[in-house]
Amino acid sequence: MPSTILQNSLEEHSDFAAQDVEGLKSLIWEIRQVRPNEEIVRHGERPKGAVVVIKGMVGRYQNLPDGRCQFISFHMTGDMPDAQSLFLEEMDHSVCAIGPAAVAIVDHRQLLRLFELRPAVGFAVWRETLIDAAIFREAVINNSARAPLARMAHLFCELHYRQRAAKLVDESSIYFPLTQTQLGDALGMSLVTTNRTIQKLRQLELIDWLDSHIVLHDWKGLAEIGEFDARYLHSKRPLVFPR
Amino acid sequence: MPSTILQNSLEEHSDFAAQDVEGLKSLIWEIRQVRPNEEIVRHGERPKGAVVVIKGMVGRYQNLPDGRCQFISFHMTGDMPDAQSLFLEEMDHSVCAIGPAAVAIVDHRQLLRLFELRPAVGFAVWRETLIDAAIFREAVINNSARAPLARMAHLFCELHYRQRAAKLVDESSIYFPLTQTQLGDALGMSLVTTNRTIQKLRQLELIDWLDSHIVLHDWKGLAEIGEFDARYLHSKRPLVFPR
DNA sequence: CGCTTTTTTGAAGATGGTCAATGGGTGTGG
DNA sequence: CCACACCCATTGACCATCTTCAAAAAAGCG
Repeated sequence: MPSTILQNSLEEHSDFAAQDVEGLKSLIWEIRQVRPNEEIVRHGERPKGAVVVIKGMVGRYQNLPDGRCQFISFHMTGDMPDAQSLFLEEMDHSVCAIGPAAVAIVDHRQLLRLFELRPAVGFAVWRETLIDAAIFREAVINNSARAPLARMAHLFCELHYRQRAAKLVDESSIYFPLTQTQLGDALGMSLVTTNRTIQKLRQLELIDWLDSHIVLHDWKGLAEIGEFDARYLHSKRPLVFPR
Repeated sequence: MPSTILQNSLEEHSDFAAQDVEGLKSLIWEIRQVRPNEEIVRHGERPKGAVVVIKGMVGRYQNLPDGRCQFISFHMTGDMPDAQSLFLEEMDHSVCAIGPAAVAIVDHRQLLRLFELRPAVGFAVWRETLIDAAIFREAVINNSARAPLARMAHLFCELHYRQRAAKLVDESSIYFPLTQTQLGDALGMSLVTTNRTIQKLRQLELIDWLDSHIVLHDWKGLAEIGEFDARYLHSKRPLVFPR
């Protein structure tokens, strides 16, 4: 099951030969259920395996000296949130579950052996880590150069796009189990500003937020406000948004 | 010469067999001199080759809809600022020279063939792109969660550390050919704030800035203000800073 | 039902952005 | 060689925005 999830996710961007798929299927996984807020990998650790998200959402973050927390990215079914640990020994951030989640862990050596045997699999995972980096670049831009409203709109657009591409949600919603505090910690803004920005998006009838789900009433409007241009996500088959 | 520069840079983090080095030496490069501000790769382009910085500094950035510009990262001798283009066809940002610079360009197919032949070379470049991503993560944190003074101090520490690790500068300086406007565009702050923040760092006798060089008077003080912890750069042999 | 967590609101204060003007330095052309 | 133009750095002042502090309301949970 974890292999299939990883395969589907990688095939979103890469093409495999039959033997590549076989190699993936031969991987041995350990499944782990995690509760909201539970740490999956800790800053400073040297993991021996790599994580694939099976269910739910996980976040990467760093604790700051003054007790605050900065979220760096969010990950959903099929993502490998700590793929970099394959080549960078020590974690430079932590990974935790946002809502309740399930992850699968595969031993690094097993994966590396597969990469040598089937370079295409390595290239696919590499590609995945490069898209990861593209998402970070966009986060730098988003959090450095956009005002709160645009910043939040952009994040919602990104998560929706990625979840839709992964076939996890319908055309008008995001699975979003964060608290407002966590959302603020991702966007680099205070809880109060976060709350008021959400209200503004609601007043503009762009979104609703209930029950760990954000409902998008007006994708196009949201994308415009957030200056969202999906090309940085490097989809092989870009999603189209009618209306 | 470009191959040697790339090799030295990669060997900072990875170990090669003799044949790996031979493979690197066999690469054919095209050299290009660039003036300050000259674009090297353009957002939206589909480069057929990858860039290695030979001399000087280059920056990655994106132009924003309102005419501003957000710098994402800076790169020095030995860096591959657009390695992601090996697997992500379309550029999601631009690359330009900061001061006068020289770059070498190597055809993608040539490199990919080498990766299949000598996986260790591919892994080394992969590792390089992962450190790149780690730098982006830190930039997200820096620009989202730190106040101007800390933010600027952190950037200076990072650049100094990387330049020292690459043996490009002495123990107390940074090659820094940016204008204040560009520095502000990197840190997500206005020109005025940028200028006043520099002055504060000067008043605190932490730095001087003249002639495209920043002089560090007090590395430890700067690192403390910037909350700089070099571990995210994943050096194989961490630099030590006396005093 | 009581306790905790999360969301919401109000108000005051700090900080950074914008606007506008000045000065220094460099390069060019007359 | 000087005048002019341009770019970059610097300064002052005002204003908008965001943060902080504080508290209340609402929601979730055992």
